[in-house]
Amino acid sequence: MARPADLHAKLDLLRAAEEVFVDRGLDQARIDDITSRAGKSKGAFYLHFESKEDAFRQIVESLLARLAACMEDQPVLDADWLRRWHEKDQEILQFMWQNRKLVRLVMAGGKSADFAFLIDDFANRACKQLQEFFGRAVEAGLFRADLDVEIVATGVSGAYDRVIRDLVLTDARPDFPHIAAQLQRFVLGGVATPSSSVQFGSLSWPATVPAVKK
Amino acid sequence: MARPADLHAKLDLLRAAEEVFVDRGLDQARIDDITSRAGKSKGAFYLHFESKEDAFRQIVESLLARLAACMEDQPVLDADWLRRWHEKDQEILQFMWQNRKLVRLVMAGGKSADFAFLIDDFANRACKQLQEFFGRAVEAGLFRADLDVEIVATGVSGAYDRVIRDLVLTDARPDFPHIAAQLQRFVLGGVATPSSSVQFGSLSWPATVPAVKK
Amino acid sequence: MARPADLHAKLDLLRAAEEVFVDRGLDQARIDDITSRAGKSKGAFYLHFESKEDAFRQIVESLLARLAACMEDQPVLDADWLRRWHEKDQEILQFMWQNRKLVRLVMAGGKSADFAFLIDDFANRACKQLQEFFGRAVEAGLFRADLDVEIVATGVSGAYDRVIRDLVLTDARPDFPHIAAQLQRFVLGGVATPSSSVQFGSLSWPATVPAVKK
Amino acid sequence: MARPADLHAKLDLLRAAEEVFVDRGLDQARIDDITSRAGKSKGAFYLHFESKEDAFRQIVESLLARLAACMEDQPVLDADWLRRWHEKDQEILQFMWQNRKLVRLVMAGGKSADFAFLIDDFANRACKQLQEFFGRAVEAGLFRADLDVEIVATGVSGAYDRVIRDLVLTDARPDFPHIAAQLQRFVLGGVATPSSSVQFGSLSWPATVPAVKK
DNA sequence: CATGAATGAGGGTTCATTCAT
DNA sequence: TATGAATGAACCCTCATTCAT
Repeated sequence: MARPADLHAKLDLLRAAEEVFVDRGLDQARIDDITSRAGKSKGAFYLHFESKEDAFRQIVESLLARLAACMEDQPVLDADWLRRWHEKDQEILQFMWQNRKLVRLVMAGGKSADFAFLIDDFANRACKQLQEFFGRAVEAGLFRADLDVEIVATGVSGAYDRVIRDLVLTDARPDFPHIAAQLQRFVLGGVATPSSSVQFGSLSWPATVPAVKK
Repeated sequence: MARPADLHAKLDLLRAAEEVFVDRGLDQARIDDITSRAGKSKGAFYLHFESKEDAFRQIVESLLARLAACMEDQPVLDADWLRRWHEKDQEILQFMWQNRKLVRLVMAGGKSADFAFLIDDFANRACKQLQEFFGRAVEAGLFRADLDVEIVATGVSGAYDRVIRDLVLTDARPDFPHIAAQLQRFVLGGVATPSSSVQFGSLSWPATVPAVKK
Repeated sequence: MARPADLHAKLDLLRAAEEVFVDRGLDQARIDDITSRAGKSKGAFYLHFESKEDAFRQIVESLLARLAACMEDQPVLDADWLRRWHEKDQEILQFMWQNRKLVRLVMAGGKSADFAFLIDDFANRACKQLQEFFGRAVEAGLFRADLDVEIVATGVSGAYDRVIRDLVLTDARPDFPHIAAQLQRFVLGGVATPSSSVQFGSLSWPATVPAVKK
Repeated sequence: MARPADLHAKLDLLRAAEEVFVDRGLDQARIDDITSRAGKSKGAFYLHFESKEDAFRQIVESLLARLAACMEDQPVLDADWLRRWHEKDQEILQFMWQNRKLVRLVMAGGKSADFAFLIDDFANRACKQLQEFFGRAVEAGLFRADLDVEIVATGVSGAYDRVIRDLVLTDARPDFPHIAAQLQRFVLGGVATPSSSVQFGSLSWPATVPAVKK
């Protein structure tokens, strides 16, 4: 038999590559950094990957695939939808935090020019999914009829995005239920007190606010 | 004494550098690309900039300075605060859109490993400012007392961030007042209909939602 | 003004490249060998050539162009053709010897797999030209009617080829008129004495020679 | 004891190596190409050969040994020499054509810098043998006394060389007796018609042709 | 003997920066 | 000040060879 394949080799290299990519970005990462960190030879790298970009792609696609699996099922607006939304959010936040190094990397688009589309594509798909859901919620009378679904769904996905960006920066386990609840409540009811809300509404706001002219 | 020829050369180079950086990112941008686009020599580039990174820094700092000027004054919670918030938002959206190429670049962290901190720093400062404002609004009884200011302000800044990221992708002039109004109303009152909101509230939601255990 | 182009740079590099290619062949030649021999930097090489292969091509094409110029005019079968053939041969032999290093290189096909076609193509063209000339000489009754022009012209071009291969190996100036005369006489009249020739002919040779069976 | 499995493996590798060397030349041939074509492992290759060059040497030496065996016996100038020459030539042409792939390879010097000497050495030895024979033929009065044996023997070996180079390019079985006869007749009697030959001779040609001065 | 994963030196090429004019 | 040819360090990738099984 041949020298047996080091079954850990590819995993070691992926782990090391992930770290180096996170530290330095795709362009600035050197194969030498990766292989020496993995305790492997340069040749070993090319045994498992076509190129530096290939390694990066494999890492990112793996993350996005797992993430998509986490997010794929369309929410249903049944009686229990709020609770399930809440739980789903917790799951997603938890997944992100557990993969925080990688998520940081991907959220930065690999810190390279050619891979920003990865996160953009993903964010766009997530946003589209949210818009679709918002549309159904408006039709069901659950969400305001005057909602510009495109803008607000974009805003909501941005809110999640930013909170997650913060989340993945800390190594201390965050309070997922609390964060999910705050986000959910914020998205549903906004920041204002109910009385203020009512008041703002009665002012037929913001229709009377004149536009700033260019 | 400023020499006009000089300034013109530097401006040409800055403009060209901005374009190339936007197209290719910091790491992938070549000095040759910049100088040939500017119709200048490579020597000229190094007369005005210490290095490629220096040129990038100057470009970004200039944008952030102008942006900070746009955002610096602390909002006051007087009778007219909603209208002024609305107008300020329109100004910011407009500024971002007018500088959309550059904003795209900076929001991508220069597409390099070493400059992501620029946008992160800026986002953090903006977020801190927002948190501070939210705190005051809670104290004033305008915003809900149960708001976790840190989380929600982060979410709100993320919402703006994402909407702006979308904004700067289009060359067609967006409807700033509409976008600003939608955002403001969303942030203040959320997405749910008032009746739903009340209903959700009466369920003492989401306090009773059990946390997802890891 | 810019630092002025070193007008000798490309020539120095070509000369050095020629030497290194001759010594080591295309594949084994290292850019470092070439540039250090030329007293130039590696970058200088890529200032003048696309790649190692490009430099090789330029060197070879230059030689072949000059050689083709030497051989291009079709010989005319007038009263003086023998003398002009003789003189032309001397010129060609001389040209080859003067460029002996390069000719050695090209005759070895660059000692690489991908450029053998260069010399093959050239040899084929030369051979075709010779066949055409032989055909006319046969029609004019100057050459034997039983000549298989294709085979014999190939043989003749091979004879010249080999003599030239020998020629370019020596640094001592060869006796061109003598060599040209010997070749010409050999080609015209062969090696046998006239009396033998007649004798061979009378034996209706070689028609009666039985073929070796496979 | 020879182990059949072994010998088979080595033969497979030699065959594959021959093919790869023919296709790509020594430098560009990859051990992987050879072993995968042979259906063997890389390790197996190094069980049988010291190095890539060693394999190449073995292949070439085997061919040259067989070829030398074909050419070794000195021709005797007895009454039947012409017929034996003719037959010998047919044998050689046939051998070359049957080993045409390998012959192509060797004639290209392995398409590498370091093995051109192989074919050169062989050609030189063949040429020396021919010169020696020509010398004897001149002494015997069969060949012209004014023959510069060194030059003309070189030319003749070149003629054979080139014809053989053409021969090994075709996969259609050539007409060996015809080719051998054409070559022999050309070498003995040249290309010119007997009448022309006599005429050229009476002009005391080419002694009166003036040399081209450098 | 056979395997083929692992090794790592080697070299072609790029491009930020320098500097002679 | 302006130019752009020249520089050479840096780095990705290849592939001949080794060796653990």
